Amino acid sequence: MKTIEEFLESKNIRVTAMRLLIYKFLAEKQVAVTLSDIENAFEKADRTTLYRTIKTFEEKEIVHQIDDGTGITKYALCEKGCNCEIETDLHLHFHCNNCNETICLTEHKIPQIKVPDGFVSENVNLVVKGICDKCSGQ
Amino acid sequence: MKTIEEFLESKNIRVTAMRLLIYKFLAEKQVAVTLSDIENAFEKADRTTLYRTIKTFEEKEIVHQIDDGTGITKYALCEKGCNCEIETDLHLHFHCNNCNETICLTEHKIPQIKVPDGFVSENVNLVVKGICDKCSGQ
DNA sequence: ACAATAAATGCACTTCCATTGCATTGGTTA
DNA sequence: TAACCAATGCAATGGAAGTGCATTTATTGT
Repeated sequence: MKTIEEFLESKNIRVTAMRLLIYKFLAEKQVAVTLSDIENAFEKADRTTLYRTIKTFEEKEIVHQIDDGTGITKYALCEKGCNCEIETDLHLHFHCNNCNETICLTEHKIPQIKVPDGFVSENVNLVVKGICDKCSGQ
Repeated sequence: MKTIEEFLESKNIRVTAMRLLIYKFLAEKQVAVTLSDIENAFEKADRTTLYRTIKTFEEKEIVHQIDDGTGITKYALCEKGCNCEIETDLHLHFHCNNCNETICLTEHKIPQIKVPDGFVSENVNLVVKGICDKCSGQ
């Protein structure tokens, strides 16, 4: 079990207080978060720093971006089973129309999609919308 | 073969010069277009009019919205086989990373997606990214 | 045909998110 | 300790989406 510091270093990300905090914040969350979510959680920090931190995490492939159709980009830590680098191996995302949260269904792989002749599929983005387990369980 | 005027009227859309032009523009295009695309095509018209025309078309279900992950909403005419009202019967969209165009693969239905227990799927958005037929055929 | 009414259009403005330039701070290394 | 580079903070910009209101255009009833 690596420490977060060691993990970040192994990904060539310089360890700073801010980055540790943001990483922990993402790790605690079970859902994908927006920049504003992070902003609200760290009111003392500057928007830009949070923005660039997330971008750094994205480049170093420890965070992936999710476009769930709400128009606002969301982010989530890549977890075991999330091979974002391997574009053909993307999992799907679920967006709850009730609580408005978006979660990664890491274990649910996207089925092979057939495209017409001449088309080359490099990457698939699949967002299922509906009611999540918490909201439907009421 | 109905005229466009008759078609619009049958959908309870009042026929105006602007709407006819925009409809024709969409019909000519084989790809999904952004608001800016329309704006560029009709520089004399006001942005708001174009915006609201598209929204009207959307409400009356002759146009559907596509979120292809570029962050910019695109629109396309609903064609034969496009039953946008029936949410479970959505076709998929293909976004070309080369020419940056998004096209509707109307005949390609989205496969049934399994979601975990407790989750209720209401709607599925699937965008495949890659290289389109025109670009790969070089 | 004309007045009354309703819808469509145009203009101005606002909001929200994403992004960038530049100055400053802070940590690393020679 | 000086020099350097990365990280942070501040300010500002840009683009797209959306809204309020005045004006024009079309429709309806008399």
